[in-house]
Amino acid sequence: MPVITLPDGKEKKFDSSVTINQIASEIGPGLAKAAIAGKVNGTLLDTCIPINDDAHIQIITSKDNDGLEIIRHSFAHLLGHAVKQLYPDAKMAIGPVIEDGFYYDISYKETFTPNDLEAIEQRMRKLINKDYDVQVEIVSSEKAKEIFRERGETFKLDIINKIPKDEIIKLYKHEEYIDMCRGPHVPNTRHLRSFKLMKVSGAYWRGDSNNEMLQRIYGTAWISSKELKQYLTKIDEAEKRDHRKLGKKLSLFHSQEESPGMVFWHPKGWTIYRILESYIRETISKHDYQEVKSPQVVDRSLWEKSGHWEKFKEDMFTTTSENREYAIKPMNCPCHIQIFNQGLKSYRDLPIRLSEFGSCHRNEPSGALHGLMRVRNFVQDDAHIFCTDEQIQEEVKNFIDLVFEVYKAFGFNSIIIKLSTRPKKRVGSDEIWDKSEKALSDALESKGLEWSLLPGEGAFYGPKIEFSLKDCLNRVWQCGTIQVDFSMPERLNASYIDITGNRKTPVMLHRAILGSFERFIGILIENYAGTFPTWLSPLQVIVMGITDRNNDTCLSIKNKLYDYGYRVEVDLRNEKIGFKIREHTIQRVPFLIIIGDKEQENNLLSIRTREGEDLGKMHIDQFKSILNESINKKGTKSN
RNA sequence: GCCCUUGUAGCUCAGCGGUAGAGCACUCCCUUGGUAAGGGAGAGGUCUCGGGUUCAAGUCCCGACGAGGGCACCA
Repeated sequence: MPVITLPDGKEKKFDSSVTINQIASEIGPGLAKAAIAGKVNGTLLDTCIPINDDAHIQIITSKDNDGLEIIRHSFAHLLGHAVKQLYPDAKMAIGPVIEDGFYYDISYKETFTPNDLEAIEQRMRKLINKDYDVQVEIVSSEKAKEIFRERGETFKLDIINKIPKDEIIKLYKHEEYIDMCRGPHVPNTRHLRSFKLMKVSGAYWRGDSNNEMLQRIYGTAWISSKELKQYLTKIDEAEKRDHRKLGKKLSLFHSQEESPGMVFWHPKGWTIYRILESYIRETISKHDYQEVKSPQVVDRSLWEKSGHWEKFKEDMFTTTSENREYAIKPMNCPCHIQIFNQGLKSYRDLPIRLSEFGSCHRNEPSGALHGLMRVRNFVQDDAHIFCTDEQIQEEVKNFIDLVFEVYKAFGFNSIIIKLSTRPKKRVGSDEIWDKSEKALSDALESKGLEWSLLPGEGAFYGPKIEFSLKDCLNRVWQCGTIQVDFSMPERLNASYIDITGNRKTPVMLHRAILGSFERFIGILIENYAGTFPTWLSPLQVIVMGITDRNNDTCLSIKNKLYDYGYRVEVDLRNEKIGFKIREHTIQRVPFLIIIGDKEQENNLLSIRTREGEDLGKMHIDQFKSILNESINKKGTKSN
């Protein structure tokens, strides 16, 4: 005699066990039709499974987030149904939900081509249109094994073997196709409508590179065709913003075969880089950092002492000379400790904050390289803070302020913060972990920030905070980090004299705001879609003449603006003004100055923006103030 | 590193067994034109590299290297 309580508090009594489907029907036929699953005392359940006891329930439809997840999950099964009809020998591995859709890992003797994808998608649509019911069956693990053994589904057997023996197993039957899942799933394929298969790629079984490589078919799925369309539009938009394409179009940088994973910066790209670097230099200098520069090539022995050699020797570039082996530095921290170690330090000297824009090389696996986002040679806005245990919290608080200040300058206001705590394999006593984790979380709390915990995700040498920003397409990029390290200073013999006159090992905080300049510029290119705010624009002003009678005036205006410190060029080519405007607009130059006879006579400038707005004629001083305003607001809003 | 795809003029791409193509960019000439492409002519390619098949190879096969999409990795 279950009593069912609905979300609005209403209670319904039933004589015997009841299903979500029946409850929904009682409420209304529309709801029964829309019901995808139920939430029973907070747990998702299929619509057809009987509920025997009193429960709080909620009917899940496609309007709920859970509903969309279930739909996506069921799409994976539907994909399985179609694949097995078309390729009976295929073996199905796993088919989970991911952001925006789903995938299925499949083992098959031949590789799936785009034509195969097309065929599978067609078959899926055909199956959807049958509006068939999805049947759920609960079986013992023995029974499930029998069924999958019969069907040659070796991966499913492998999965069952990893599940505790006494646990029951749910089978979902899509007509003749059987899949296994915790569920729930949609009760009928009519709930599956808007989807698209996106791509095939390789993926290791169980994510282990020692295992067989399977074929992974990715799909995206939404509750309506409108949302599907929006998603596909967003992907197109992201593609248009691809920093590699824009980098070429705007002539910012390139890379070539002879130097894979390394960047050839062109004048315009390097201008942006230099602006970023000097901005960071200036900003952190105000926060009492001291800049240093350490060697590029350092003897193997130092990397052995720091522990990096053992763990990362394959990933370092090395070089030899006169029987000595060197590593090209993959990071700056061991070198910074060498600088710290010069001369005896007192507790009165701490904290010491050493920053470096040090060029680092890491021999990343070839498959990992990606434009500016993942390179083999990069420069971090790196710094190491040497301090006492007691100073950690204060340093972290200051760093948080710094991070927010910097991100704001680029217009990034949505920051995601995560605290990663002690992993299983670690160094240092529990006491010191307690202390530093608390220092980090207290710092976050005292700032009144929202943050989430990633238990066990810290580095082996200490806990860390990671700062991710959201770009204008809502994509998340992890950039900033501050990490507590109580291992390396000891390994490399760093010490200071404490108040009692004894030697103590300082704590070292590794921290970066942008991460690497390369990657951050990549992010900026995509975020701004190449339209850099004026303070970052490689070229801020272009002066264009209408006829060559105006050339001298153009040059003198250009020289004036140059002397004022703006980045300005002149375009005196024998082209019509429309042509020049078009070119410089496409090149995203913020301000276009047009000089014809009228301007020349009246000593005025005609100003047009890259957005196509005509600011009219004005004196150079008035233009200066417009330009200054645009520059000073940095990235808070473009132009 | 692994799987798939891919590599043709400076750029974007077509050509897919029979003497290398287009648009834009570039050079020269005409044009001096007022807010997103004025006109004409010309130059430009050992078709990534190395093997093989064939009378004949950008075109088919094998390998190397690079790039793209995933996976794995990311101090």
